[in-house]
Amino acid sequence: MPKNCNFIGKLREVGLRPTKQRIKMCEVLYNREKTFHFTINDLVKMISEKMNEKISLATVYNTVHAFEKKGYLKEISIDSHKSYFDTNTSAHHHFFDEDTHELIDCDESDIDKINIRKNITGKKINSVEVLVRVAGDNQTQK
Amino acid sequence: MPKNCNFIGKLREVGLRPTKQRIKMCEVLYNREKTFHFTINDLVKMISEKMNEKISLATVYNTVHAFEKKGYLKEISIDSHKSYFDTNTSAHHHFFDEDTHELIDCDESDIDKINIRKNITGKKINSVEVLVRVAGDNQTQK
DNA sequence: AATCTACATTATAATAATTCTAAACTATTG
DNA sequence: CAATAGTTTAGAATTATTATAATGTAGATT
Ligand SMILES: [Mn+2]
Ligand SMILES: [Mn+2]
Ligand SMILES: [Zn+2]
Ligand SMILES: [Zn+2]
Repeated sequence: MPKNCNFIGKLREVGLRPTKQRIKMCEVLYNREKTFHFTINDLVKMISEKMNEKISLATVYNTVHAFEKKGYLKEISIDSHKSYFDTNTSAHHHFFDEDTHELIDCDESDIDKINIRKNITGKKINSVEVLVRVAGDNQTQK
Repeated sequence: MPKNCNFIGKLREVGLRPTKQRIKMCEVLYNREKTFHFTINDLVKMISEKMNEKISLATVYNTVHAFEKKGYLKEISIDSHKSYFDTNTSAHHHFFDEDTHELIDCDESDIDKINIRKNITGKKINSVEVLVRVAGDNQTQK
């Protein structure tokens, strides 16, 4: 979703009612220069900082998953102990900083196109994603 | 760990006491032709099937993480809702079947070497892993 | 072989993340 | 505006995992 777009329209487009809470969440998620990565907890914090009214935790979960299902958010698996979401829903690779637990997007140009030779009968490829784990030279390397 | 190896020795090598439970878990995990992928739940089931005595759930968690820390198991993140472990601890890529929720190992030859152009200051690359999600042509594609 | 002791195991309780429930509320439609 | 279907909410329930503290045991010491 582009910045400052018509959130009400975008929600209607995919059959979601443009409720107060959903519009607020759109603003928090998409009204910014760059896409970003977050956990549900991050998001709850961000919402309560930017708002006077609160959105209940259950609604945040529901809405994040509703947005995910409609293709407005993407879930990223890195750490089995944490769920990350990404407002950048296009296919892209990631660096994961094991010191700070931060996700960093790769550009097109950062990693050459992956060439897959194997083919699994009856199955088609839905996505190909690379995760590059990095850490400081001195630090633990897990 | 190779099949039918000296588990007691292997445990001692890394400073783990060769207790009854750990030896049993080694047998369940490593006495087989091929490496495999499992969840804690799978493993608990496998153990109780192959045994008369039970190993408590807490011990299974503790031991899996102890083995992971010592490099005898690897944790794989695919699905934020499930933790998978791998008895193949070498660097390798995976296919993930979204229909059956099965992990499939890639051979060296299945995916060309990944060339990473970006470099993050002060950080070094710990691992580079590719996950290819596949699903049946007809099925849901997430 | 009996005893010792550090470490491991265990059952259980605790915590954390997420989902369910069912009642109250609200956006849309007519 | 009233009817309706969809949505929000607090709190309970569920699930996965970790912490705790009493008990057990491997390996060392006598
Ligand atoms: Mn999800
Ligand atoms: Mn782990
Ligand atoms: Zn991203
Ligand atoms: Zn594997």
